[in-house]
Amino acid sequence: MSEIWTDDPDDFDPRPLSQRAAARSRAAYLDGLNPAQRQAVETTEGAVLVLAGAGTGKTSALTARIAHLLATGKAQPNEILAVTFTNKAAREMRLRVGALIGGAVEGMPWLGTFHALCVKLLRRHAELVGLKSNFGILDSDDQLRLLKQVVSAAAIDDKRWPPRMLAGLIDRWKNRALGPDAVPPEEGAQYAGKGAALYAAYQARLATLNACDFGDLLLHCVRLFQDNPDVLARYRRWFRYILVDEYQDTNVAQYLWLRLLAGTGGNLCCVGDDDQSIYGWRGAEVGNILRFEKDFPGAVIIRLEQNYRSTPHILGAASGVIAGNKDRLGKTLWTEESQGEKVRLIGHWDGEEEARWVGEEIERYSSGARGLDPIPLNDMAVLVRASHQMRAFEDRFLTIGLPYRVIGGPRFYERAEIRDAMAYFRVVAQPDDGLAFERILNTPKRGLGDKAQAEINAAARASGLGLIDAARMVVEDGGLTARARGALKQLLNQIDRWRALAFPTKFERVDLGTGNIIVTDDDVALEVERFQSVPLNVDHVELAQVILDESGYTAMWKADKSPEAPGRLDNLKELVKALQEFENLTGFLEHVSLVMDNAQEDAVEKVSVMTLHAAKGLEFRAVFLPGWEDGLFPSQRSMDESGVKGLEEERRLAYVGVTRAREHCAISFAANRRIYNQWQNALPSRFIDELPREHVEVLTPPGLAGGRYGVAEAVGGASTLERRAAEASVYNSPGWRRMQTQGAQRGVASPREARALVIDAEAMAAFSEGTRVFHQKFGYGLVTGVEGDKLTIAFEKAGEKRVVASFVTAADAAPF
DNA sequence: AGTACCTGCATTTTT
DNA sequence: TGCAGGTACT
Repeated sequence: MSEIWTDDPDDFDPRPLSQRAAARSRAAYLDGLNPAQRQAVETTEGAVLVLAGAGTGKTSALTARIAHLLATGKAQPNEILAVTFTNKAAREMRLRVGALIGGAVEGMPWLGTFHALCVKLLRRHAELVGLKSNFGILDSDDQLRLLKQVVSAAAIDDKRWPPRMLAGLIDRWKNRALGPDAVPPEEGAQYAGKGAALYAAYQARLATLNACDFGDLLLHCVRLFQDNPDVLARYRRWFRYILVDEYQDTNVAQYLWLRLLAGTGGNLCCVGDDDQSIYGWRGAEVGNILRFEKDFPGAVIIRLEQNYRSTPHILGAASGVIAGNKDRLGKTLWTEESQGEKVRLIGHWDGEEEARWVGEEIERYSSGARGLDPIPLNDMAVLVRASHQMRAFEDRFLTIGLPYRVIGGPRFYERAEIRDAMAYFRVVAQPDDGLAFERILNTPKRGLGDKAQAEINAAARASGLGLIDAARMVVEDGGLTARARGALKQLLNQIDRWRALAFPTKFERVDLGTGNIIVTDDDVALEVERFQSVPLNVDHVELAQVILDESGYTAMWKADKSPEAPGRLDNLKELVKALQEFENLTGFLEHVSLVMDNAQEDAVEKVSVMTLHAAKGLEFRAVFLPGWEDGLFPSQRSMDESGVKGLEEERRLAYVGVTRAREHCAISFAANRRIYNQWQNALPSRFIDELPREHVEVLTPPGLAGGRYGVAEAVGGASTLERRAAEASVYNSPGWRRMQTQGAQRGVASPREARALVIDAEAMAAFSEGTRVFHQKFGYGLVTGVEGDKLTIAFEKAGEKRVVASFVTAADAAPF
C-alpha cells in the first residue's frame, strides 16, 4: 500500500470477512437473479456494458455485483469506485449493498456522485490544480452573482447579454471539459464576442476566491489526472473495480474522468439504458453509451430485457413508441406476466376537462370502485412534460380535496430563507466568504444598500483583502456615512462574537483521575491520557439559533405579513434541526454544498404530480400522462432547437413516462388549451399515432356527455383535429366515432357534483361566514360562503376561490 | 431605502 | 395569464 493511503481516514479497516458472513451473503445475493442479471454480476473483469431496460432489475444487479466483488474477495470495500448521478441513488445503493452483505461493509468510501467523489479527490490534491484544500463550492446562485460582477466589470450591456446566458455557455463548455483556452474560437466569440475572455476572467476570479463551481469539480479532476500521471497511476491501481450507474447520462467531462481512471483494460462496468437518455439538453451524451464498444474494445454487452414491472400491454405500447427512434442499441423488453389492461387513451375538450377526468379516475382507483383492488394514492402519479402543466391539476385536486404532492419544485436548500441562513453560517464558519457576506450585508435591512456595498467592494479590490476584512478597514478608516458605518460596525462585531462562539479558544480540562476541572487556553490535555479536554463552546445547533436570532433574521420573517412567511419560519426551524446530524457548522456546510436535496418524506398518502424528467427511476401502479399534444409533447422548442435529435429525446421521454406504470397507464390530450390566456387548438401528439393499437383502448370523453361542447366549431380548429384524427388509425374505434358525431350521449364518468358528498362535520363546524382562514397556497382570506364541506373564500391575494374545508386552517388573527 | 408600477417573457434540472 | 426583474417615483 503506498504512503498516500496510510493516513487516509476513510480507509477501510481491512479485516477479512468472516467465513460465516461470506457464505451467508454468497447465497443471498445471487438468489432470485435471472441468467442475464447473473451474468452482469459475475462478469467482473474487463469492460462491461449492462444495457438495463426499464424495470429490469438494474439496481438489484448492480448491488449484487458489488456484493459479489466483496464476497469473493476480489476487492475490499475501499477499492471499489461506484459512481451515481444523484445523492439519492448513492444513498440507496449504499443501503442495499449493506442489506445484501450484512454489516460487514461499514464503509464504501468511494461510493458517491461524480461531484462528491471529485471533491474528495480534489481536497487531497488541491494544490496540484492551483487550489487550497479548503476550497469552497459555489452553488448556481453564487455563480450567477460572480458572473454578474465579471460581466459588469467588462462593461457589457447586461440587457442584451444576460449573465444567465453566459452561465449557460460556461456550463456547457465545462460539460465538454473545455477550459477557457480550449474553447473553439467561433464559440468563444459568442456573447458579444467576449465569451471565452469572460470565461477566463470568471475562472481567474474563482481562483482568487479559492472556489469551484460544480462544473469545475469535474474539470479540475480531469486536469489533475491528465497533468499528474503518477497520481493517476496510483488511483488506477487502487480502484480495482469501477461501476457507473445511469451511464447514458454522462457528459464529456465525466466520460473523460472515467476513461482516465479505468484506463485501457480496467474493470469498468457501466449500467445504463440508451432509451432513457433524457438529459441531452444538459450536456449528457447519448453517444457515450452508443460508442461503448468502440471506446472499450472487447467490451462485453449484457442486456437485461426481462421486465418485472409492467403488464404486457404497457410494455407493448412503450416498445411501439421507442421503436420510432433510429439511434439505439436496441432491446426488446418482455415479461412473464400475461394479464393486464391496455393503455387507455382519451381525448378531452380542454385542459380543465382533462384535469377533472384525471381527478375522477384517481378517486375511482383509490376507492376501489367496481371491485377493483384499491390503489393507495402514493402509488399513483400524474406525469407532465413541463411544470406549468401542473397548475391545472393542482387547481382541480385542491377543489375536490384530493391530497397531492408536487415533486421537484423549488428544493429546500434553494429557498431564499435557507440560502440566507446558510450565508450567515458561511460568514461565521469560513475565513472570508465574500459572496456570503454580500448576501447577508443588508438582509435583514440595516441600511447598507448599494452605496455601502459598492464602497466595500471598491475597498476590497483596492486592498486585495477579502470582503469582510475590507469592510473592517472601511469602518476603521471612517468611510461611509456615520449611520451606515455604525450599522456595518455592529454587524462585524456580531460576526466576531459568533465566530468566538464557534471556534473557542478556551478548553475545559478534566483530570479523569481526580475529577478536577481546569480551564485552559489550549487543548494540550489531548496529549495526556488521563485528561479529557472539552472545548468551551456553544453547541453548534444552539449557535445557529443564536445567529439567526441576534442578526434579526428570524424577526424579519416574523414581522412579514405575506402568506409564505410562516412557512419560511418553519423551514428555518427545519434547517436548525438538520444541523443536529452534524458535528459542527463546517461539516454541515460541506454536506449541503453537494447534497441539495430535501428527502423529507411525509407520511400522508398523496398523489404525486411531477415532470416526466423527475419521474425517471420511479414506478407507480397507476400513471396518468396528460398533455400528449404536438407542440407540447413533443415540445415544439425541443424540435426547433435540436431537430431530429430533439424529437428522439422527446420520444425517449414518452418511453420513460409509459414505462413508469405497473398496472394502469392513461394517456390523454386536449383539443383546446389555454396558453398565456389565449386559446389554442392542438393536435394529438404524434407519439399517440405510434402507440400500437392492439395495446390501446380508446375511451369516450366524459365532457361530451352533457352536450356542453356539442358544437365543435365554437372554438374553431376542430376540423383540423378531425382531419388528423381520421388519419390516425387509433381513432377508428367506436368510442372516437361517437366523440366525433354525437354530442349528447352518456359519458364514462358521471359529473362530480352528482356523487355523494362526504362531508367533514368537524371541518364544517370550524368555519362559518366571516371566519378568517389560512390556505397553504392562497394565503389569508375570509370565508364568504359555506356549502357542505366546501368553502367560498375571498383571499386577500388570490381572489375568490372555492376550496375544500380540510385544506384551510383558521387564522388566529386578532379581531379589530 | 422602499414601494409601486411596468415590461418582457414563458421546457426539461442535478450537482 | 402570472411572474420576475428592472425602473421610477416617493
